[in-house]
Amino acid sequence: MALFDIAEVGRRSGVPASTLRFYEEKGLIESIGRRGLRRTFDVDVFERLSLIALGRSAGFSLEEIGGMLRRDGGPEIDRAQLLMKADEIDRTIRRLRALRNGLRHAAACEAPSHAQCPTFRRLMAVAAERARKTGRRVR
Amino acid sequence: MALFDIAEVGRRSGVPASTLRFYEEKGLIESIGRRGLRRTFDVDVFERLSLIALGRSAGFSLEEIGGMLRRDGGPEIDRAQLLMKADEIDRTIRRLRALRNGLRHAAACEAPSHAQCPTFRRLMAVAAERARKTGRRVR
DNA sequence: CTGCCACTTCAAGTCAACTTGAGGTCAAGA
DNA sequence: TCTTGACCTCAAGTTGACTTGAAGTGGCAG
Repeated sequence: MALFDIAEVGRRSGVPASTLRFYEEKGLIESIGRRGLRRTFDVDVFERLSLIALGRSAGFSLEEIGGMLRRDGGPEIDRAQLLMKADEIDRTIRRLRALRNGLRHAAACEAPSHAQCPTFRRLMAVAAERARKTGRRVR
Repeated sequence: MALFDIAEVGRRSGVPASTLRFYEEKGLIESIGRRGLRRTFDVDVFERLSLIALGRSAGFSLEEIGGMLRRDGGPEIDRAQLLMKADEIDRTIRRLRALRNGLRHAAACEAPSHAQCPTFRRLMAVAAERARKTGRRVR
């Protein structure tokens, strides 16, 4: 008995049924058949869902994830793409560190205005630079 | 000439006028006055925009950024909030670091399929776990 | 003084990733 | 057999962060 209905998949994976239907519609997962009207899923779906969760948490869009998954059944993901994503995360981490330092500094700083504080100003300058160059778009 | 109209702010900051109006509506920035109908901004706005850019690039929502920026209420509460935010960022950084390491590993891993690689599997499991517990949300 | 057009407002549109709701079907337990 | 209610479909709604468009206004070059 390696068949699961949508509620069971939801229960085990934590992914709501509505989302599972949505993912199926998008081609990210598939049900292996129907029992009556009801979808029937194979155990495979759980790995698939884990992969999707991983991709999402790494900042990939569903479309990107779909591209990786559909390439050939198994998760034979493009290594270059992984490295690009890793670099992107590195940059995010650097920005987060700057932001965290800025917040800690702001909380501790005695200066009458943050505008007067050199640490804060440097932080600001870096962020402004990046914003001007890259325009919008995060994640 | 320490006053800028919206187009000038846009030109210098790289932020579209529509976005500036939107930010003002949200209370993230403010114009110092009007010249006729037209908004007039102070130099301060650039620092403000830099902060917003920094926050956005670090993955914060406009609402969260608003919370950090607006020092409404007592200054002590404000500091505590900033520190909490900083701690939160620390946790995010740790998670991202693990993720990045995992991605790099997956890219380098010799296993025939990522599904076979234990490191990758662990990553997937963690992501799935997190998804199950927290429901939605990326970052 | 006039006219242009950059600016204004306000409503609506967009995109991703889902969720919700209305109305319908059917497997299974009483 | 009948009832229940979990599942189905399809359309529309939601949220965040903006963008776009229509219609109006007024600063300023000529």
